[in-house]
Amino acid sequence: MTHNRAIAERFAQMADMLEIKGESIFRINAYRRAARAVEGLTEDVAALAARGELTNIPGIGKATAEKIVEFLRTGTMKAYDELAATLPPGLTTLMAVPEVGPKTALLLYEQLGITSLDALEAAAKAGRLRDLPRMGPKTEENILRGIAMVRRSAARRPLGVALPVAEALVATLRETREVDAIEVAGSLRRRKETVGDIDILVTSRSPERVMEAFVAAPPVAQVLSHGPTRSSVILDVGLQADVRVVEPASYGAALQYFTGSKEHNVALRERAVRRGLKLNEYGVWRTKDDRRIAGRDEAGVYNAVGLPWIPPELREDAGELEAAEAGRLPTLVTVEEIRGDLHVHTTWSDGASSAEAMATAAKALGYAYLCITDHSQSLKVAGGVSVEDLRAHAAVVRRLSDRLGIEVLMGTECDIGPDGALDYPDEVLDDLDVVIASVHTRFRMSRDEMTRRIVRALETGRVDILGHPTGRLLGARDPYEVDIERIVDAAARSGVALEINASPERLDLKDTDARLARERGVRLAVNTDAHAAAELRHMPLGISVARRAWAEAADVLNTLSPTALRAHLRGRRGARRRR
DNA sequence: GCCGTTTTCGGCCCGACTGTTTTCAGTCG
Repeated sequence: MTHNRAIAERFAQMADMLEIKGESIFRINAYRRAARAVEGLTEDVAALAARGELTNIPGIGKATAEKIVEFLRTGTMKAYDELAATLPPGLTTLMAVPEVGPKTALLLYEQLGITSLDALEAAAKAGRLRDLPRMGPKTEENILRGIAMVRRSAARRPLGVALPVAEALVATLRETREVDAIEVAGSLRRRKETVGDIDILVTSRSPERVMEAFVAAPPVAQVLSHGPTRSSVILDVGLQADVRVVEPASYGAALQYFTGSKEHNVALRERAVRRGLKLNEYGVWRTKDDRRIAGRDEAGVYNAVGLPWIPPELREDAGELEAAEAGRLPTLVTVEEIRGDLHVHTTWSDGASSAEAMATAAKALGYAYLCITDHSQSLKVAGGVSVEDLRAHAAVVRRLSDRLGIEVLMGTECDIGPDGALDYPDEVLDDLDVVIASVHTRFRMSRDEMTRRIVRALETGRVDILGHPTGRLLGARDPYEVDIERIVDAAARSGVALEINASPERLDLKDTDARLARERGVRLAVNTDAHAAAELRHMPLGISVARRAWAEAADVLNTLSPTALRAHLRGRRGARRRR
């Protein structure tokens, strides 16, 4: 997938540059669409190019396909370079500031020679923007605020931070009793791994009351706008939150509209137009007589354009409309279908709760099983367990099952050494129910070395699950360099499940990689990696990722019943012994 | 620049808000 990003980035940049130059909006949108198409691919664009299938990708035509081929062959894109040469470098970065679009960016450059955020900030602070046409003190202030927001790490927050904040806000609003229907919309409803703001949609007979309750809610740090049907605030965690009140007759259409994604909505509206319909946030209308035929509920909106309701997690214009049309939408896995957690830590390594406390908490969640997987011997910083202690713990664990009425399995989160070797002898691993293998050291290997290291571990035949496969920490540590396609293929060959680690800091694998794995027949395991009993509750975050990867229950290892899971694990060990 | 069961030419999603105007351009979602 190495080229996809670079090519998508160039197309997106070209769109911005063409927009500044006042090109046709349709040509600009074509580049934007091409950028998204390449970015959203689940395989390396080079493979598609080699098969001559580039123009099969919706949004890629003759011209963009040629540019892709050129880039793959030469590492450059002449059209991009020539276009960039006609504009001062840095100009497109101004467009990242809210309220600065192509027209304003060009104006800022032509009138004041501004091509960087720093220069823009200096000019705004000096009051030099207000004299430009169509600008005043208000705009200047907004631009300064916008620059601050851009600098605040693009202001996106991990799903695990935003979701509880949004849920608390919804609970607060519900208490006003003026609220009829209320739901979170936006990227949060689609469960994207990070969200830029919180969108909440409400129907109410007294909208003003709802708005007053909203702007006065405890987590509100600053009120940006406060109108009768719409208000925006900044919350103490730095996230923006918007609440909109709509008529009940439009609630479904508004929910659909504000859930997005933008790309999904554009595709859906194009579909509506082809059917002689018009779709907006108020409903679905027949073009010929302007009569509304749907809008009250979301399913009705989709039905009106001839589709079944599409789960929010799939709404990325990544094939879901075609699948819906063909009646092949997946039945997405739900958290209720999860029968147990296969990756948790205890006080035996770096966890905060005992094995018994973890098992008790797992039982309270309704799980049928829990697997204890403390760190292996060489990971001293996390209290790695010696072989001797591991055997003693196993004996304790086996007695827990009978006593607590939940099946407690014994496993390990076994370190993968720099050379790909596992951190316990084979016979020790063979005595465990579940072996998770993970990388915790030496992150900065070359891409090829890291890939071979992990593939080698998978090929030992003693690994059941590859833990947090890319090692990323959301907003804190980038994934290590690794060729995820080769890992997926190795996992497919050796029957290893790839983990979706539900820890709010990780969400690793990410959605698109998990989808790739699933499409190649690799099973996913959704685990919390809980280091305390309360963290077992992170499971829904991991399920969100699985759903965004189009996973059904059958794709997820820990939806298996205890019997089926045991049979699966025994089968793997049996195959090994027969070799 | 892309695309096609109305089309290989002529379309391409749509409305609200803001700040600046004095009727609307620009931006956003």
